[in-house]
Order: sequence, then C-alpha cells, then structure tokens
Amino acid sequence: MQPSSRVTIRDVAARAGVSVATVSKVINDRYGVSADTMARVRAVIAELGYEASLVAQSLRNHKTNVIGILVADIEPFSTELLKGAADAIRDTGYELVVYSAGGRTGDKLGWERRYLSRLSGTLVDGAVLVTPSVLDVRFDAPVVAVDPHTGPSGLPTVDSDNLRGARLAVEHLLSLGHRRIAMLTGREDLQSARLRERGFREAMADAGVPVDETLVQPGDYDPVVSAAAARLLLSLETPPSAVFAANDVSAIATVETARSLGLRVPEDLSVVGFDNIPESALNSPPLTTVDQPIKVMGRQAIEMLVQLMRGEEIEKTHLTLDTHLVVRGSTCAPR
Amino acid sequence: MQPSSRVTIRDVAARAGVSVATVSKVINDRYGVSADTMARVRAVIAELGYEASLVAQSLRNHKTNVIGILVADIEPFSTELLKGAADAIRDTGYELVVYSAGGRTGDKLGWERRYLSRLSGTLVDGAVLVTPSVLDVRFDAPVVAVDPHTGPSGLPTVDSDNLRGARLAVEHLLSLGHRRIAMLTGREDLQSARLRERGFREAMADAGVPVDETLVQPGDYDPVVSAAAARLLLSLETPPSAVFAANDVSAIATVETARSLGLRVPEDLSVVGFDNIPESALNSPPLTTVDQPIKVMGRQAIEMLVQLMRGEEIEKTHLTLDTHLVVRGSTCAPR
DNA sequence: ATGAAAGCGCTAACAT
DNA sequence: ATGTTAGCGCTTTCAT
Repeated sequence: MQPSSRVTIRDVAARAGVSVATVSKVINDRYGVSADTMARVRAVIAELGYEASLVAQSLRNHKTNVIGILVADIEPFSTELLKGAADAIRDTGYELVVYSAGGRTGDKLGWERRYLSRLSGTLVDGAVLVTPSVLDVRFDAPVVAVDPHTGPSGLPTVDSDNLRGARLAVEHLLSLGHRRIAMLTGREDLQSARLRERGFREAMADAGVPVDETLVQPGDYDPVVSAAAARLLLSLETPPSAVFAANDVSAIATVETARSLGLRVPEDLSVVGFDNIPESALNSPPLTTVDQPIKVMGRQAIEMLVQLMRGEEIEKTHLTLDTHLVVRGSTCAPR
Repeated sequence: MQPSSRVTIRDVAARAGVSVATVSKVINDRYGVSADTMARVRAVIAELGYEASLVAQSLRNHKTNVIGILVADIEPFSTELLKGAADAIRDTGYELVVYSAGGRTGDKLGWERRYLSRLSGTLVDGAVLVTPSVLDVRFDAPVVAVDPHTGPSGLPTVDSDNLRGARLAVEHLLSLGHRRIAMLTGREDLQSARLRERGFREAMADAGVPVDETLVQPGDYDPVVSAAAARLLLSLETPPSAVFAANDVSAIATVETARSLGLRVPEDLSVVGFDNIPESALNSPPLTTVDQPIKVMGRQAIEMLVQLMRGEEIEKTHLTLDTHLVVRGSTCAPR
C-alpha cells in the first residue's frame, strides 16, 4: 500500500477479494455476510488500518452522529463554554466538532450562516451557535443559539441576565461614589451588548446621573478596539473615574491601557468587567466583574440541542441564567 | 423553497436556468461564463442563500483549506492550547476545526488514529494531534504532535521540558524539608508522564531520599482517578507530607480530597502540580506548580504544521520549550 | 459560452 | 451470501 494515499473501501474489497458492498455490510453490521467472509474482511480492515471516510459517509447518509459548535473565535469566553458543552456531550454518544470562524473581521457578519450552510445536512446533525451575527438561519437540523443576535430569532436560546448584571455593575460603581462613569460597549449586533448598555443607562438614570455621551465608546468585545477606546477616554480633558466594560476582555485591555498611561487601577481608575472568565481573576489587580455561568450555559445549550435532535419537545425554548456581581480589586471609591 | 431542505447546486442551476457545471464555474471563478450569466447565477445564489457543501467539495477536491486539531478531550490544558493555536491560525488563511474524542474511555487508545483516518485526505489538509495515544499514524497530510506518545514516532513534535520541570517541583519540596513525598503519575502512554515520573525519581535519588513505592500512585491526568489515588495515599498509616501530582487537574483533585478528609493544605499536606493552567492560580490555595507555556506550544505547533503544509522544509522537527517552577500557596515546610 | 458525464468514497436497493 | 448499480453534491474534462 502506498503510504501516501488513503485506504478506501475499494482497497479493502480488492484485498479481501469481495465487492465493496460486502465490505460496507461488514462495517455496518448488516445481515447477509457469511461468518467466514466477515472474518476475512475484518482482518483486511485491521491490516490496512482502514476507517470509513467521514466525509463520504455523511455525504451519503445525511447523518453523522456529530454535534457542531460554531464559535466566532477561540477566546476565553468560548473556551469556557466549550468546557461545559464537552461535559454535557460526554454521555450522549455524540461526537463534538468545533468550528471557528477564526475571528476574521472580513466575514464577521454572517459567518455562521456560511458555516451552517456548508455543514448543513452533512457533517453535523445539529449545532450550537455561539454569539451568532445573524438571526435567520436556514438549516435543516436543530440549532441552539448562545448569546444571540439582536432582534427576534426563532431559535431556541441560552443566555444570561445581561440587563440585571449590567445594572449591578454600574450600581456598584455608583455606590462607591463614582459619577463620571464611562462605558465600553460590546459587539453591536449582539443582544447581550445592547442589554449591557441599557443596564448601564438605566442604572445611571435611576441614580439621577446624566450620561455623558462622549464617555460611551465602542469596545466591540475586542481587546484592540477596546484599548483604543480606553486611550481616547483617558486622554479626555476630564477623564472618567470609572469604566464599565461590556466584557472582561475589554476590561483587561482597559486596565492595561490605563497602566501604560501611568494610571493606577483602582486608585486612579476603577474598572468593572463582565463575564467572569478565569483570566479576570488572574488579572492584576483581580477584576471586579459580573459573573455569568458560562460553563452552565454551554451545558444547557447542548442539553437543549440533544433534546431537539431526539425529536423531543422542549418546555422552555429560551433559558436565561442568573448573573451576579463579583467584587475584586479593580474598583474602589474615587479620589 | 422548502425551508427544511438544503439548497444544492442543482437548485441554483434550475432556478437560474443553467447547468450545474455553469454554477460551479461561477462559484469557483472559472473562465467561460458570460458576464450576463454570471450575474444571473450570482443573484440566484444570493436569493437562495446557497453555500457549497463543505463535505461534497472536499470529497471531490481532496483539499479543504482547513486545519484540524484533534484533542482527547476539551479540558483546561487543551483549551489553553487551542487559544494559542487560534492566534497562530488567524493570519494563515486556514480555517480551524477542533475534534474532540469526547474523553470517552472506551476508545481511549487509538482515538486519534480513527479520527485521522476518517478525516484523512478529506475535510482537513493537515492536523495537530494533542496528547496522541499512538505513535504510528498513517496519514497523507502533514501532522504535528503535541505532548506525544511515548516511544519514537516520526512525527514533528512540540513539547516542553518535562524532566527538568518535574525535578524543579520535587527539589522545591525537598528543599522545604519534605522527605515523605508521594507522586500521582500521569497518562502512562504519554512521554510527558514518563518524564515527569523520571524527574521525580531523579530528584529524590540526588537528594539521597529513597522512593517508597507505595507512595507512587496512578493519577492518569484525570481528576477522578487522581482523587481515588489521593484518598488511598492519605489513608495510609504514615501518609505523605507532600504530593507531586503529574498535572494540575490531578493536583486540584488532590487538594479537594485532602480537604474532604479534614486536612489543611499546605499545613498538613503540600501539593505541587504541573502545567500552570489558569485554574491552578484560581484554586484555593493557589497551586504551586510547574509552568509550561501551553499557548506558545499551540502557536508553535500550528506554525510548524503550516510550514509543512506549504511544503517548506523545517529546521527543527522537535521543539522543546522551557518549564519553570511557580511557587504559590499550596506548599510549605512540613510540620 | 454552455452542458453532459464521469467520479470522489460510501451505502442501500435491487438483482443474482 | 454476494455483487451490481444508482446516487449523495460537487468539480472537471470534454463535447458541442
């Protein structure tokens, strides 16, 4: 056998002196193969190290026994989610494949539509979409969204209480005495980002503190964009005394930027994040942030999806998990 | 169009009143299509939301532009590695898919051979194998191994200095005054596990401290196996005063077990781990551990793989990165 | 410029 | 019990 070329079912058939159909039957434990032939074919399979091509099988079968998770990028939030999803998938018998859009900004919008279409009907029997950027997905297999796009999508969804979380964060800042509070917003197309901004505005309004619009800057859930916005904010004539960042990645970027500008955190600038990714606790100073139970979200999304894939009815098609404030070292009263 | 069925190239062809061949040419920017037809076909593609099936394409093309990362399971080590790999992949133009064997113990051995065979020649153009359990992989595309199987495999490899790291860990324990030091070993089939155990033995020998073999127990890099082993160790008549766990997951399980037995860490039991996953620093007490640059390993593995895929020669086929001790709160002098 | 047809690796009717 | 054949969705000669 050529080491450089794939072993196909035909190689096995030829070597065993049978037809490909027979080999296929052996592989799939179908009836109609003599014990003798079966043994011979199995021996050849072992000898050649043959494995059926997943691609060919799924093209033919429209059924693969694998669940796909589509993430915009591999970063702390999505990897935490993956851990939870992996836990849930372990006992289901499904296999797991993760597709990453690779964070490429070019096709930031609609990446999951492209992916889904490309995999649809083949390769995965169902999918979890993490922070999808479109609402209408045509897909013939079950799909569950995590932290979905803004606007009403028919998709079953798992998210967390973003509005309340954001309020908690801002109220914390207000209660410390901050008044000049900036916000780094998130990915505009995501519901979570909208709600976090709304929570910010509501908390400010409730406290009777007007929002200075120059202090609301785009962070895009992205470290680079956030660092730029933070730099802008901190170079203002009257800079903010506190920043609420729409996620931890943005918050960490903000802390770094403040540092590079010679500011101390939290003495000169308080920073609150959102997500409670592991990196937030490891930051120095440890980040005050809003916890959302990311792993649980991953687990729930898979459980929902599996129910759907099994054709079961699901009671709740929209699960919203609780958020809560975790006070650590990146916030204190303004000087 | 039926919402429940995939849009294929034939649907597009029919709707546009052309042949599938023409549609294919449009998709792939081939010559021989009039501007007029091209426009019409494109319009239909947009209207129908058509995307070529990845599966059909790769079956046909034997070329997919995607890199596969095969991991035994989605857990802290592999997700850190993924973060590094994702960084490296971003500017290469390749897409990334991660396959997880799902930690199923049934096919623990040889899972990557199966996966690789199933994907081989199709679906991925190259792959990174993380902690593979077999050495001989027949694959017609480039493959790079991270933290490989024991024994000489021809595969290009990325790992870290496990021997030195283990020695550092044990020397730390010895220098604190510990003599009755236990070890929880790792996944027997992995080189890293062997080297970590060897480092343990060498450090003990150098210090003239004999190894009590009842104190060397299997941890398998697994929390459940490790917890059981720790329980056994700590129920001994003369239990160890310190444990060197072959990885952080084992170390954390050990700390939990000690706790549940009413022991304090580090006062009653010192514990050292290996890997320096984020979870180790978040543990209480924060874990003293050996750092290996996991993200860098992921990045390097991808860089190596991409060179291979481009047909470039690579200078070093075996990269070993440095390890070093990180002293935190889970170790102190014995009472 | 366009289309008919073969074939990638596999499975499921349908012969024999 | 075994083999022949069609076809999954796509690309690519090769005709026309």
